[in-house]
Amino acid sequence: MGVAERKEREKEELREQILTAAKSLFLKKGVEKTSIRNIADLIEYSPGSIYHYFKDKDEIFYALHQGGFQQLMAKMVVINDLPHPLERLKAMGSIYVHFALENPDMYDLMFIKEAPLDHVARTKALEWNEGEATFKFLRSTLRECMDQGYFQGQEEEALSFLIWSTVHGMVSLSIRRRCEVVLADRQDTIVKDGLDAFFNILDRL
Amino acid sequence: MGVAERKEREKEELREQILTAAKSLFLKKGVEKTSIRNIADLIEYSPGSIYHYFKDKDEIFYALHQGGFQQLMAKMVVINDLPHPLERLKAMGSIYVHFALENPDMYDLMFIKEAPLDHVARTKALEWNEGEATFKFLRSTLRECMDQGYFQGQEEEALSFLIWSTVHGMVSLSIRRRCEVVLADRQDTIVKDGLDAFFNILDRL
DNA sequence: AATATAATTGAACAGTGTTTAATTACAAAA
DNA sequence: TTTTGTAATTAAACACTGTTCAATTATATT
Repeated sequence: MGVAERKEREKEELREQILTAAKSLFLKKGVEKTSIRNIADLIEYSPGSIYHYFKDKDEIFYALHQGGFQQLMAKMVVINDLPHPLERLKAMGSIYVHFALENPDMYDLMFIKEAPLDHVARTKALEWNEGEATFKFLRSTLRECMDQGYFQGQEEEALSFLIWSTVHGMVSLSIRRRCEVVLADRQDTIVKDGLDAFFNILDRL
Repeated sequence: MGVAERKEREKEELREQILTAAKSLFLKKGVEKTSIRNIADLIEYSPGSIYHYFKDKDEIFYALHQGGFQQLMAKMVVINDLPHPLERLKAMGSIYVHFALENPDMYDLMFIKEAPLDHVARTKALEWNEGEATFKFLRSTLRECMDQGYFQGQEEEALSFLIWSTVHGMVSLSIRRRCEVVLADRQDTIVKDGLDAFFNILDRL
């Protein structure tokens, strides 16, 4: 009687195969330049098959995008060892920046590209749990800092957004290559230096 | 004998027509979803014609992208009226953010999309004069602030990058719609509030 | 062995960017 | 005015894209 279960398992396996193939192609050639036919060729199925597992190309994109947040969150948990909330906040920033620079294509998928949130918008905007969880984690850490007297006269939500924006700004300018011309001589250190300057400012507040 | 000049003028006019049509379509439908055939239809020429004026779609994109910087710089010059350098710095931030939110598609072209700098990379990375000029303007303003004793213990270049990243981060998260879910209740004020918090921090340094 | 169901396919549709051979327009020379 | 040469314009073609769908194949149940 376990035949339905086996079929379910096989279906899940092929779904996973599609995602693996799509991921490797997306990260290698970019989302736009990867076609459904490319993915189909790699897993040796016909293009039409893919549409039995995913509604459209965006749904594949979105499924991968979720995995990225799990990766990021997994790296974040180590900060729980740090007793001081401001140290935790800074560690979060470091982890965020390192994740982005080590996985620029995944970061691009998660925070820069427009497709995934068009998908979210279509599915009634209730699905970006991953992004929400990450932001809430930042907010609660900042809350603890403020409870200990840091950042007085500031408002938690706006300041959280500002901090997120700062690290996002640095890595996204770097990933989308706006530093290459403007900061040609220190391309590869500017994000680290910017982050240090940021931590310096946080310490002084 | 002015026939060559007239022909030159007519050629330039058609080039301008293509750019105007492309701009209106890019801003209305997005770059990706605007086809060469769409542009050709709008100016009532054949698709092939366009390739006598522009090497490819990217070259059209890049030509428009240059115009955006001229717009932004034109708005920036008004800050020269402000005598205090820190006020000038903050005014630059406001102008930058307002420009981005009022012309999100143009901002997208200039600072978020990947295409224009791929073009720059191909043309040996020496062409992003526009972006460079804008950044130099920020640096010189920050220099003046530091000369008057602000931001002590910071390094000019890294801090310039950090400031640019902060405003870029806020507007790009907004433009690429990462606030909608995470900050649903104050979507339309969060960038302004974030900017105020930023100015508040700058004042305290 | 026949039937029902689910998975898979290939062909088709309407679109894309780009190239090119052929055509048209038009100023200069005969 | 007619011919010639050149530059602008075009239609057609190429190789692709995402997506749909009728037809086929495979497989489990009766």
